[in-house]
Amino acid sequence: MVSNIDSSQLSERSLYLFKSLVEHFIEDGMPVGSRTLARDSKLNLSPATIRNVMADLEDLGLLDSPHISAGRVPTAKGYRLFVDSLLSVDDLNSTEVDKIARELAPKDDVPALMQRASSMLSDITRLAGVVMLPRPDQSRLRQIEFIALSARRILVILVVNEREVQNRIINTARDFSPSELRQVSNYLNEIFAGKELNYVRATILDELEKMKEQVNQSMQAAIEMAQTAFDTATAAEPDDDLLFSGQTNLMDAAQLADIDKLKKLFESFNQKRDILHLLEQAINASGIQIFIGEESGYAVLDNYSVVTAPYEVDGQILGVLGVIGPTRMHYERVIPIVDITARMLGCALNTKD
Amino acid sequence: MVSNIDSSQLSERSLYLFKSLVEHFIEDGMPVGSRTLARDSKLNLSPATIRNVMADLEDLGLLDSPHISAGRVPTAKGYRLFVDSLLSVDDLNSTEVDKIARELAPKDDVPALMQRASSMLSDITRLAGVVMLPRPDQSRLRQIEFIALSARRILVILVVNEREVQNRIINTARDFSPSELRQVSNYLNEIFAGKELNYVRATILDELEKMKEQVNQSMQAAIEMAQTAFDTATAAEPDDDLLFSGQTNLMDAAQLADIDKLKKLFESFNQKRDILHLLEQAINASGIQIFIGEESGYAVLDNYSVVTAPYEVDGQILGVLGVIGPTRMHYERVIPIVDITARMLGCALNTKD
DNA sequence: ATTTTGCGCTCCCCGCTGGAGAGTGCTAAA
DNA sequence: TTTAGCACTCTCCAGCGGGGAGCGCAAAAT
Repeated sequence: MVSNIDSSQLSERSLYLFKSLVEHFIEDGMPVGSRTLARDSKLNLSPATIRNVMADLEDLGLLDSPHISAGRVPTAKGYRLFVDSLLSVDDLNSTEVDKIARELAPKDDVPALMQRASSMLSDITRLAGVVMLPRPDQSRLRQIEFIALSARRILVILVVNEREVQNRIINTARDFSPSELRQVSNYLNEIFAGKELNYVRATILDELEKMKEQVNQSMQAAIEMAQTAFDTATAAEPDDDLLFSGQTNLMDAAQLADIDKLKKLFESFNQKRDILHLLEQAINASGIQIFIGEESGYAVLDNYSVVTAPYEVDGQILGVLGVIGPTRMHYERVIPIVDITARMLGCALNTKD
Repeated sequence: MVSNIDSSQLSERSLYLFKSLVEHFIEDGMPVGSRTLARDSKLNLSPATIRNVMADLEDLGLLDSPHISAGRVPTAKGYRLFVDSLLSVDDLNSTEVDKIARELAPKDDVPALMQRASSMLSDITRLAGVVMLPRPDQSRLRQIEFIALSARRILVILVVNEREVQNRIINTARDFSPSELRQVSNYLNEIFAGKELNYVRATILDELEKMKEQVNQSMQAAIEMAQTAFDTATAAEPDDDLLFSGQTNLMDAAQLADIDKLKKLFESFNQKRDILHLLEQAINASGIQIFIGEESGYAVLDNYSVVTAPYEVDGQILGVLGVIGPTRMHYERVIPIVDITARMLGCALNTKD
């Protein structure tokens, strides 16, 4: 990345004008000219003076003009300065806070809660919302159970993290009696309850080896069954970890030229890969994270910004949520909304009973 | 609906020309003029003659002209005639059949199978695919189990229709011992296994009344618990019954004017309501069903057509799948694809073990 | 030294024009 | 019944010109 601009490198006046320009552009999306800025800013300066300032700002890479006689537009670098040093964040409308709080009241269904969080984000911001589900490798096994469906088909149930349930059906090589199943599940629960899923998957082989020595021959098959059960059950569902909503909000301002970019963006939502990578970056840096336009490194996100915040329970980061919209978004509104939604989601997940 | 045209009402020549016109328009999306048609059709007719025919077809409401000197375009009524009487359906490319067969090989996870079917449809047709999941009221309960998570939280597991699993967590008023839970589930399995979920929900109250008389007092609370369990578990998840995919395919040809319509269409995909109603109509009429443009009765589907087919197991219709695209789609290709996908999905669901 | 004024210049946008092309409907002839 | 001829309509595009917004630069003003 090219060197970013520090606000101390610029005169107060330049910063003030730059801020007005960005705000103005965010408001109505048209390149802002010196005349407009002269009229709107409280400083009593002539357009010519402002032109000089703008020329300097353009030299610094903060502004750009679509063509020679067309006002200025902030660059990604410009937005970066704006967001980092000039932004005054809104206080949230209490109606909105209430709405979030109400929607994210703890209910018993974690996936639904996540879905609501995502819809919430997109509804309030009128942009696209995204929620990254808790990483499975941070999940702790709480309980494992087997249910015989028929002769050789067994339903495996994994309860993780208080409220989440996963099931898989596996086909087995031979029949198992209910008591055998109970024996296996008891044993697994005893040694693995409370452990992280990843740890379980990693060490289950060793543990099962030990077990084999202790038990009779007929159990050996059962043990192997349990192993495959666990393997398939913890093989992370790789495409079920991002929840989007409100994508259509992004179609509002789209012009014919944008539509192809928008299509690519939607496709990357479907494939999830790029967005997932981006959110994984965000998960480590705690606190609000803002990716502006091309600086995210993903071509599809050109002209789009992503505002994220991790959500946590007991200081433990579980995942990330955020909002995706045009670089020209109302950051001062979006940021606090993302922030508070993340915190409320954390609370909702925290409530134990 | 205005009276449809029967192919017998028209001369063979008119039909032939009409068919060429529609095919031509489907191919390149431009209004078709008399000259083009004269050149392309095998009949050696002058443009003037063809103009006369076209004027007649326009009077019948089969064609329309965007403006006075701009060739003709099929109306919804025109597509209807085309699809019903003139269409010669393609034989499917065997590579494609193979692909469908491979992707829809029976696996153990029903929701994933459905998802693949939907992706399949959109991939091959390059349009949007949709699959309606089996209606819960046609599901039969196979097995019900309870697992105690903690003192007052119980995980309810419902196995329905061979492979599907639903779980709910409920909070109870008092503690239950594992043996109590086992007793309740044994009883429920005994009387309800194999019954339709709807029937179960409807009669569970009566049955539980009877049960109360037979068992001791401490079980009564357990019974009530079971009842709420079943109530919440069978309360159909109303927004989890349609699977879309490939929506972005619809953005390909979209022009500036279309984009607003497209946004509305996408929104109706998200709300699911309208599409759901439409597919519910399709579920009764067995066989391929085609809704063309405005004739579906839903404003959002103006200029879009929906091609559906029900999928069934043992002659029992489980659900519907289909494709959504512009009225100007390659019906001769789409129809057999939808048809065969529905049949293969039926097969995949049929395989019991 | 900074700010302003003045001026020439660039570029977009909009409306107008005019010609080419595609297509139509109508009428009269084949 | 079909075709040829013809006048007409409408779109599309390119070219032109004026108005407007905006810029940069240089000289004047503060």
